[in-house]
Amino acid sequence: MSYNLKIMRTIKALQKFQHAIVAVDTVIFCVAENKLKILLIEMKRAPYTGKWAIPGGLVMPDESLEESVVRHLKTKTGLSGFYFEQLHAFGKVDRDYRGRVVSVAFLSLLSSDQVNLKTSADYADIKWFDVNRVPKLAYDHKEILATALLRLRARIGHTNVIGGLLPDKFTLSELQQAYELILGKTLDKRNFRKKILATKMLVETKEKFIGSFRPAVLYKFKDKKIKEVNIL
Amino acid sequence: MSYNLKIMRTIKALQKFQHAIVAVDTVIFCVAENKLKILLIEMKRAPYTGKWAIPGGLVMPDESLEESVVRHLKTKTGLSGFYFEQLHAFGKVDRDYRGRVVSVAFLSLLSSDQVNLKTSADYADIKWFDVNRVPKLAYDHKEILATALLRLRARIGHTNVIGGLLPDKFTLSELQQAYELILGKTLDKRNFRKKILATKMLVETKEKFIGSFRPAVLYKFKDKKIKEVNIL
DNA sequence: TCAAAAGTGTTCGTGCTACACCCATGC
DNA sequence: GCATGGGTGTAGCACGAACACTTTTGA
Repeated sequence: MSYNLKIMRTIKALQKFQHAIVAVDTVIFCVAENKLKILLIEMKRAPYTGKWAIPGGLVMPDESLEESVVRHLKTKTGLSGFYFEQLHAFGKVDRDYRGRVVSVAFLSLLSSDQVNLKTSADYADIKWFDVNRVPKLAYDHKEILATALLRLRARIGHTNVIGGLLPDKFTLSELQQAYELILGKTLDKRNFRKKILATKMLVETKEKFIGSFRPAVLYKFKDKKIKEVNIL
Repeated sequence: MSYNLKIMRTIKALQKFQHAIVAVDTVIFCVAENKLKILLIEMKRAPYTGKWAIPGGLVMPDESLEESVVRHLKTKTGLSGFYFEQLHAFGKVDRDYRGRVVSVAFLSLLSSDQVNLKTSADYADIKWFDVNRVPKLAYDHKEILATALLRLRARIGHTNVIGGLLPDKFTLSELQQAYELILGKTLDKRNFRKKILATKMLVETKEKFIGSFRPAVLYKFKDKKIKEVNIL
């Protein structure tokens, strides 16, 4: 596979034309094992061999930014059908050693039941990391991750995006745990339940989650569409 | 001047390399004559002759996105020293007839005492338009403007960005008027003053604005830096 | 019967909304 | 002295924060 080589040749060629080209990168969050996690890939080719990075790639002329996100994630991670939204464009001159690439970063939320990673020949490895324990990242991906975390924290207070992190049906305790992991602080159970139910975003199902202890009512989101709601 | 011709040739050449290139566009708002206004330029060259557009241009490989914004606005409008922040990247495939260009849009606020427009040989005209009466716009600039307006409305409720729209010293009535123009609704004078003063963003100066009627206390922003504050 | 998580209300303080009149000045 | 915008306070209500015990189940 000479995909990376091809990219490097392309970028070199572009230098002649004196213009920046576009890539997309997607910060993918997931809640699992009581942790907020992010998906990273380990790169194979020089000059980034062994470095971890947020998955992404160059944008082709016949695809929109969103189509490019879908294509890269499908081919590099095997994932599809997830929610994502645009985060920010990163355009420092030296952010990629190989040439002038402006990256439009996206923020994506995945429920743990959607996780079904495929490995790719182009990458050494692909893994979930606790957001509090990420390895050294390539390019300016540390900055992108920091921006994504800030955005995520702000968004869950004003929209129903958090639905993307949960399975179809979930208990209020699971939902509260997701909020607590993202916000990095504990919330009062009674106040949380009052506020969440007051938003009318959720509907009670007839089912219950049967664990070792008292069964919990399962809820689902009334509407999968992302909308503005005052929550916290 | 063969600048546009050069761009078209560049874009054509880039098609061969199968990658998208980057531009920046800046939506510049200003309050004047009791209206919220936006700066537009009238284009000269085909295929957009006579169309109005948001000012911007391609990003060079040796400049960051922000540096590119500054350069384009300096050369195209003569403006400098203003506040701006990133808005959104627009990347539909057909947004520019000439080729595949992804535009990173910025939002800028200008105080009327900063306005000192220069005309440029590359453009037919440059003018301020009432945001409620903009002409047909080129590219996808109608969508960019709509996004900028939504963002502006959201931002003035949570940050002190509105300072960018006002002169150094201003009366509370001027500030309230700016809010009303942006939000498109009237606000209660007593409640507005209470809330604004409660944020501690402003400091009273010793000066007064002397008009035909009762003099008004002039205020200024305590801090020019943009920060998060709950306002409305 | 014990361990573990589910579920439930009230009090208090803060902040938002609605609303009307007097003040200082120039003409 | 009058026209014009500048400037001020209060009462009622809704919402957020703090806080502890009972219930249900499996082992």
